[in-house]
Amino acid sequence: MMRPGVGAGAVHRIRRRRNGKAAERETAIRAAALRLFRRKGYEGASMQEIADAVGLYKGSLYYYVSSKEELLVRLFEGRAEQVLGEVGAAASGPGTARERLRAMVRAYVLGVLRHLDSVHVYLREEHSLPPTALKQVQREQQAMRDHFERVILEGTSQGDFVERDPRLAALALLGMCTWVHRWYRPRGRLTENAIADDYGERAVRMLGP
Amino acid sequence: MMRPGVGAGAVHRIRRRRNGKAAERETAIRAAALRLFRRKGYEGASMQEIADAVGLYKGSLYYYVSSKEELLVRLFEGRAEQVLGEVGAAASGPGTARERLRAMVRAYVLGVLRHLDSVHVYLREEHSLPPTALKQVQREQQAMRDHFERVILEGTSQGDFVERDPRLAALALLGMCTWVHRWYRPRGRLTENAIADDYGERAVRMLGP
DNA sequence: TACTTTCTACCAAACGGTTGGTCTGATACT
DNA sequence: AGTATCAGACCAACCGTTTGGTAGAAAGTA
Repeated sequence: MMRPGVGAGAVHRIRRRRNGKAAERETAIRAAALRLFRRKGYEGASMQEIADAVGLYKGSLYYYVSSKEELLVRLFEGRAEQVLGEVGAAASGPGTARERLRAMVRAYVLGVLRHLDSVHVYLREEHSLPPTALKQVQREQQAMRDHFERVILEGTSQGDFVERDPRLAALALLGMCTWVHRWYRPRGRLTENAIADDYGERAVRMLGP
Repeated sequence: MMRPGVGAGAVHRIRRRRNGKAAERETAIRAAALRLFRRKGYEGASMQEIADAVGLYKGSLYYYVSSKEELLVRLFEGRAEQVLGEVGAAASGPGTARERLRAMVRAYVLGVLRHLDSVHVYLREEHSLPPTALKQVQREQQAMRDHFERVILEGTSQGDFVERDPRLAALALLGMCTWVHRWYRPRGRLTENAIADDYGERAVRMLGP
């Protein structure tokens, strides 16, 4: 693939953010890309298919997006920060460590369940990201792990939990929670809230004395 | 892409299994493919790269493999069955439900840790598999879940566990265990056995009274 | 043993197709 | 006049795959 210099291809810098119609199209393109990237993978989906999905010619796509890679990167913007914020708030909120952990797990699981497509692509396409975007993703994941680790550590020193290895506990917890994206089906047996509540309970049970 | 009929492309059916040299090459090709599929994804890795990795022209690859897709499918042959067998044995073995579950988790986690590349590709490239291979994968995953669900159910009725939703418990457990493939680094802080033991303990704690 | 045939493993090149990306000139609507 | 898009040609790069050929080992034959 041609990899033009840093600023190249940015002829479209003209884009004004004020116009509402253009912003609509842009989100439609992102939505279509997200759906296709989930179903066929980033490499497996073509710009042609994305264009078809939004009813544009593929050339017209480049009026909104400067490259396929940029499109992928933009899909992640802000998504993780949101959940990270909610989990962080729960971690720093009031209540015992046990209560806070429960709230954190709830927030995290709900975050996963409410953005299934994003989570799928986020987790599968790490290796398609340019280095800087990849670093960002890794920072976010580390921040999430740190939140959990900290609360687990607090809970241990306060007697809420009995835990020899808070780091490992955080990883186990995050695995359990993240994995819901692989089996959850909307309109299935369990609602999002039911799963989130159950997992919160399960988490404190795994750590509790 | 041209999708020839079922048996097409099998011109190489001549291949005799006796020759040791050819078998060596074949495993080398599979190993290279596995490594590349993990690093760049199935669609992202090219036959050219695989050929380069084993020191062949990409055309020569087709002396050993009838298509890229077949190469992917063959990578999975037998892998899951092995772990499935070990977990099944632990599930049907002697001991209390608590002891058996511990052994199952241990076996499963070790299976994941010892085949990191396979697990990565196995989990990421589901959507690249042809329908029959996909069905096989789904059957295997269901069988694994059933093993856990059954032992959890037994343990609950015998008082070993307190669990309202064995199905959900199995999914939570499997998520926790499967996820180790995302963070484990060989020669890291923890050995494979340490992780497997810890997770076994964690599992019975999550379910136990 | 010497000669011939067959088969294996691979080369080297080409094939048809698709890809991401660019460009152009026209055009409808605001 | 500016924005958003059409319609389509075009490109170099790369894709998975096929083909025809061939060096050399193996096997068969004398």
